[in-house]
Amino acid sequence: MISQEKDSGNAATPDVPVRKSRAQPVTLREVAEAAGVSTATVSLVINKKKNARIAEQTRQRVKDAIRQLGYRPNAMAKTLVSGTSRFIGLVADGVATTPFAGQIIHGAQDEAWKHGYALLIANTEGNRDLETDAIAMMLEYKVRGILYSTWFHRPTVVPETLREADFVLVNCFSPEPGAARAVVPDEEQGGKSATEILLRGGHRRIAFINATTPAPARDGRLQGYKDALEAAGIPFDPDLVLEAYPDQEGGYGATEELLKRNVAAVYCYNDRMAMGLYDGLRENGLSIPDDMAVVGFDNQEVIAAHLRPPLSTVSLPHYELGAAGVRMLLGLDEASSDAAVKIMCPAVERASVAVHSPA
Amino acid sequence: MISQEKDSGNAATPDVPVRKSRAQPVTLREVAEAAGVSTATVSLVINKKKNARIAEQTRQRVKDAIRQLGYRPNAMAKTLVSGTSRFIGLVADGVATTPFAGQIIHGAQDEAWKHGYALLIANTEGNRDLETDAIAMMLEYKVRGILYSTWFHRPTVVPETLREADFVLVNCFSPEPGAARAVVPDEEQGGKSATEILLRGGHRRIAFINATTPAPARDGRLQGYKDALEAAGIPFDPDLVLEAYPDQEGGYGATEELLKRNVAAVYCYNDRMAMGLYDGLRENGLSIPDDMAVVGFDNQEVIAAHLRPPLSTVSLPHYELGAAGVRMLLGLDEASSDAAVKIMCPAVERASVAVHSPA
DNA sequence: CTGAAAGCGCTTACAG
DNA sequence: CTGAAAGCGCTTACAG
Repeated sequence: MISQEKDSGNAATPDVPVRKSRAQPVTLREVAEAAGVSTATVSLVINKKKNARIAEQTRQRVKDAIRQLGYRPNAMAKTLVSGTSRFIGLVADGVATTPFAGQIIHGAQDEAWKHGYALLIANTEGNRDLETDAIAMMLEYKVRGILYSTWFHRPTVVPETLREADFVLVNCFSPEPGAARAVVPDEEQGGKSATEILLRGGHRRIAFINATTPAPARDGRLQGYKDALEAAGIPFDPDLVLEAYPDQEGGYGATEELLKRNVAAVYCYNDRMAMGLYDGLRENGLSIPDDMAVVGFDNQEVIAAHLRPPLSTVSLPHYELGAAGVRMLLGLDEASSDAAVKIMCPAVERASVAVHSPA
Repeated sequence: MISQEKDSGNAATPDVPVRKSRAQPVTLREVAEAAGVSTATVSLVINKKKNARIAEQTRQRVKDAIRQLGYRPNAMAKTLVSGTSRFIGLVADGVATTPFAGQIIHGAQDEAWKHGYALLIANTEGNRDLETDAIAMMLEYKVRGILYSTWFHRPTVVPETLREADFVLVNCFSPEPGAARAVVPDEEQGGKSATEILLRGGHRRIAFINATTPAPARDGRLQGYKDALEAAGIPFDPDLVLEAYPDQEGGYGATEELLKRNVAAVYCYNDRMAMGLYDGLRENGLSIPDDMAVVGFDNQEVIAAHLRPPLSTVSLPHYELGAAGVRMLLGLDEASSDAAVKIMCPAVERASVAVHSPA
C-alpha cells in the first residue's frame, strides 16, 4: 500500500530517475543541476555548437544527465528565443473529402522535415470562417510561412490575412498575375500526354469527353489534346469533343453520344468519368481496349489501377506540388514572378489501351 | 526615389502604422507603448479577464492600438508562460495512400478546435523512424497529448516514446488489455448491420466473402454476420463463407466460387471487393440487385455511391473516431479501462439490394 | 483602476 | 573551458 499524497517538492523523494513521468517536464536547469554545470553548458552540448569547447568529460556528464532524466527540450522556449519558429502551416480545403490532399500533405511534410520544419495543418473543408481562424492560429504560432492549398486546381482569392505571412499557393493561383507565388499541375502537358497514349496506340480518331464544369483543368486538358493532335498532324475536329459532368454518372451518361461519333479511342477528363464510361461501354457489349481504347486523368487512388482493365491515365502530381510548395516557400526553388510554376503530370500506361491497336 | 537603408530604431520613421509588414512581428510591449499603458493592461484586455477592471476608455485605446499595429499575440510565449500548450498531436500512418485518414483528421480537428486546440499532424506512412521523430517533435512542442492512428483497424505495438505523453490509440489498439486507451470501429455491429440489409431485402441464404488477410475486421465482420443470421433464426452455413484478397481483383476472382453457392445475396468484406465482384457478375450476365443483391463495407469515397447500381454498405466511422479520440484524450469521454471503446458503423442503404426482393 | 516586477525555459554574447 | 546575466514575448500575483 502506497500512501498517495502530492509530494510537490518533497525533499524525501528518492533520487531514482523517474522517467516518463508526465507530471512536469524536466527542464534544462534540472539537467544542469544534475550534471553540476551551468545551463549555458547544457545548452551548448545539446546544440552541438562548434566553437564551444567543452571538456569531453563534462560533455559526457551532461549527456548522462539528459538520458537519466529523460529530458526533452521545450521547443516553445527555443523558438521564443530564436524568434523564428520551425513550423510551416498548411491550410487545405479538402483533406476529408478527397484522397488528393493526402498526397499534398505527404509531399509537403517530407520536404519540410528535410529542412527541420514541422507541419501545422488545418483542414477547412472550404469553410471561410474556419480558414480565417486557421490562418490566425498559424500566424500566432509564428509559422515560417503558409502553404494554402486546394483539392482541385482552381483560381482563388487570396485571403487578406494570408498576406501577413510568407505564403505559397498550392494547386491554386491568384487570377491577378504576380499577386502570389503559386505551384500548379501542368494541365496542358497532362492533356497532351494523355492523348499521346492513344496516338501511340495507333489511334488517329480520338474523342475527348471534357468536363462541363469550368476549371483550369477543363481548358488546359482540352488545349493539351489539341496540341497533341496538331503535333501528330491530325486536324482538330470539334465534333469529337463531348462534355459531361466529371464523375462516374457523367461518364456513363456520355456513352451514347460517344458511340455516335464512331471512334475507337477516347480520352476522358478524369478517371471517375472513365469508370462510368466503362460501365456504359460494357452495357453496349463493347470491350476495352479492343472496341474502345480509354484513357483517363488523375491516376486516382482506389480506382485507376483497379478497373477492368486497369486504366491508362495521367498522374496528378500532388506529392510534388506539396514538396515544391515548401521549397518555394523556403526560397530553395525560384518562383516565376509572373505566373504559377507548373509541375508535370506523368503518363501512367495500363491495359485500357492496346499497344498496337488497329486504327 | 526612396533611399533603402536599414532604419533599425530610426527615430525619424513616420508613425503611420505599417500593417502587414512581415519584418518583425509587433509585440505586446509595442502595443502598450502605443496605447500609453503597461503591458499588463494590454494582456488583461486581450484575454478579457473578468476580474480585471479596466476603464472602458483605456480598453478602447488598447483595442485601437492593437488594430492599428496589426498585433498578433505570440502563441509560443503564451504557452511558455502557461506551461501547457494548445496542441494535440496526430500521428497517422496513411494520410497519403488512403482516403480514410482524411476523415480521422477532420473529426479530430473539429473536436480539437472546439476546445481551443490546434492539430499538429505527422504523416509517417508506416515508417518507424519517421514515427519516432514525429513523436519526439510533438513532445518537444509539449503537446497536450497524442492521437496515434492507423489507416486500417489493427492491433499495434505502442511506441516506447509515446508513453511519455498522454495518448489515445485511434483505429488501433494494444494487444495487452488495459495497456492503452483506444477507440476503434465496432466491426461486429457493422457486420451485423450489413447482413441485416440483406435480411431486410428478404434474403435468407446469404454468402459472405471474407478477407484472406488477418485483421480484427476479418473476425469481427464474420462474427457480425453470424450474429445477424442467428438473430434471424437462420443456421450458419460455413459453406457460404468464401475468402478472397480484399480488393477489386479479389472480389472479381471470387465470382466463380460465389456462383457455385447458388445464392442471390452476398455481403462483401469491403467495397473494393464488391466493386470487383460487380464486374464478375456482369460478365456472367447477372444483374444487380435482381440476380444478386450485394452489400459492401467501408462506404468508401469515390466508389460506393458511384457504382452501378450504387452500393449498399456500412460506413466506417472515421470522422467519429477522430473526434472521440480527442474527447477521450481531453478526458471528456470516459475510456473503458479494459478494452477499446467501439464506435458504431452505420448502415448506408442504396440500390444494390432491392427492397423486397424475392427470397 | 493600473503599473512594476518576477518568471516561464531556453540561447547567446560576454567575462573570466 | 565554463558560468553569470540578459533577454525572447508573454502572464500573473502583488502593490498602490
